[in-house]
Amino acid sequence: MPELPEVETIVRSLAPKLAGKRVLAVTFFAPRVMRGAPSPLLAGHSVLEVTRHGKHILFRFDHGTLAIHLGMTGKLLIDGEATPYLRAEIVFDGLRLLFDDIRQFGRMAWSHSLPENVARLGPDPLEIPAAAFVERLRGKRGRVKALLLNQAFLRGLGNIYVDEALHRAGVHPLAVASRLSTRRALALHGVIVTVLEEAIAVGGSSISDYVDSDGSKGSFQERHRVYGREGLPCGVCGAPIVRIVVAQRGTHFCPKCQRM
DNA sequence: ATCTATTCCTGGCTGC
DNA sequence: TGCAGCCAGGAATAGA
Repeated sequence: MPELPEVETIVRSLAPKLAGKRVLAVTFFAPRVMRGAPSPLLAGHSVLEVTRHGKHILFRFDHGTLAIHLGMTGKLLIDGEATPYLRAEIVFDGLRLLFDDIRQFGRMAWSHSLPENVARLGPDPLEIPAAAFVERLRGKRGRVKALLLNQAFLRGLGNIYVDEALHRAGVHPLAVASRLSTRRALALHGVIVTVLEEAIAVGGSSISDYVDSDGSKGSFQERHRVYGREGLPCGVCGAPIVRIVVAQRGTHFCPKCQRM
């Protein structure tokens, strides 16, 4: 499931290959991908740049922006082999970009400026200054896990990295955000940055289908300390990792290291 | 403002 | 071996 580090990895592998390339043709094999919106007219236009915005991949053209969200199982593959799950194809001058997505949670959005669902996202966790993060947290009365998953609060974190960051910060997932001390909030900001940077450095986490645009897997799953480790010993204190459900998401934490 | 439940989807798992 | 039933979950949406 691509979160910020996986999307960053994909963008880094796509950008040098696609920047400046001209689109020859676009085909949608699954109308669902565009969620009913009319298909963008891209043929003849060139990609100016490929960037990441939260978990979205933005293809900027001279006449608008195509935003791609990979959902749970979406992949963007350059010159990959067609599968039964091929949902869209963009043919460029010299190469083909395939959008493959088993579960079809992925989506594309087109806008002559910036798609609305992309424009309304919160700040990037790697860009927001620590003090601004602490200030943003203040007054939020929801559970910290739910808040960090909320893309309008902070864009790019998903279930894996929220669980991993909370463990590193020693913060219980059910803790009320506004009740975190400034010291804890600062610590949380710090570990969010380091866990994301560490994951980006090793190509993200490949726990199910995730691969980058060359089909390469990441290895950060080998460094997960809580995610997917229910019942296994905490690497810090040895207590068994517990799994509960918070905000309809499987939530993994150490009951000893992460107290309320 | 914040919460919960529901919908989308399908491979992979469990249990019989 | 086969098959039914359930699970995972990001985001949009509805309703409390």
